Amino acid sequence: MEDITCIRQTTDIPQIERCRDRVGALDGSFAHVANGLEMAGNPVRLKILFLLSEEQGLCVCDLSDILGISVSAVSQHLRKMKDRSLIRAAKEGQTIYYSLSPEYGEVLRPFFLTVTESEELEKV
Amino acid sequence: MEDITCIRQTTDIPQIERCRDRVGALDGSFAHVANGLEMAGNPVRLKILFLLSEEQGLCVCDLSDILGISVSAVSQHLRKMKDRSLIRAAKEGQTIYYSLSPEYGEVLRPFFLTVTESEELEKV
DNA sequence: TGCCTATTTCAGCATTTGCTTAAATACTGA
DNA sequence: TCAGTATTTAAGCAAATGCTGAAATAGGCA
Repeated sequence: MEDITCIRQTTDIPQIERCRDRVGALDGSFAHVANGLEMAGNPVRLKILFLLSEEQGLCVCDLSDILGISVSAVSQHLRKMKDRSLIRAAKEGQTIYYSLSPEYGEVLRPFFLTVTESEELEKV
Repeated sequence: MEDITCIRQTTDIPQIERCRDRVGALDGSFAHVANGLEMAGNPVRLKILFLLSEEQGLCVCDLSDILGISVSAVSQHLRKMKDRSLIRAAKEGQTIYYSLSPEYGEVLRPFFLTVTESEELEKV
């Protein structure tokens, strides 16, 4: 147990210790959730996730054309998201089609709604 | 309008152009939402947001003690989140207490639930 | 006034990120 | 088999991130 350096008179020591224990116990869980959120926290990846939620049958090459960045860059983003199981790959002939994994689709829906809401606002 | 480099026979050109227009029109909105998600995508900041959602009356110094990083590091995280209005500051005497802004509290609730769910799992 | 205390800002750093180009894989179909 | 296509991986680089320790700022209180 480390020292408490916060020495103001009103410091609530039990509160600090309680919080420290609680956050410490959930440490792995925070890392896991943050890891997922980090993926959606990049504008390019957020666009990819959004596109996969709206369209079927998009491959690396399509996404590269849509987003205006290299195929390689898209592939690297897709790999990260696949590793963290935000998306899935399905091979069909030579091309690999990506799709949003259902659980993340559910979690991300409110954020996609926020994005599209601005469509209305921008019309004004 | 840039060229389409995806030249496989089955490429759905109208789909690509439609997506490009759609994503292009919402570009600023994606940037904004990603900007917020990026904040919660860092484990230290996610912990701070979680703590602010569960506890009242936490200052920089408390958070530093709880998380085991320097006051300076916490302050820099808080500033980022305040700039993006995820959190609010309220001065009381000499100390500044931080709190989660209500709208983000709402948005983040499901993620906090995911974090605390692991408490149950780890008991097994 | 002047000393504390709480907090922020600055400077510097090691690490990570995201991109590009080029090379490597993997697979298809003539 | 082999040329062509789709995709991934590797190497390298500029920029961003997150931390530390020190200095600066701001305000409270004797």
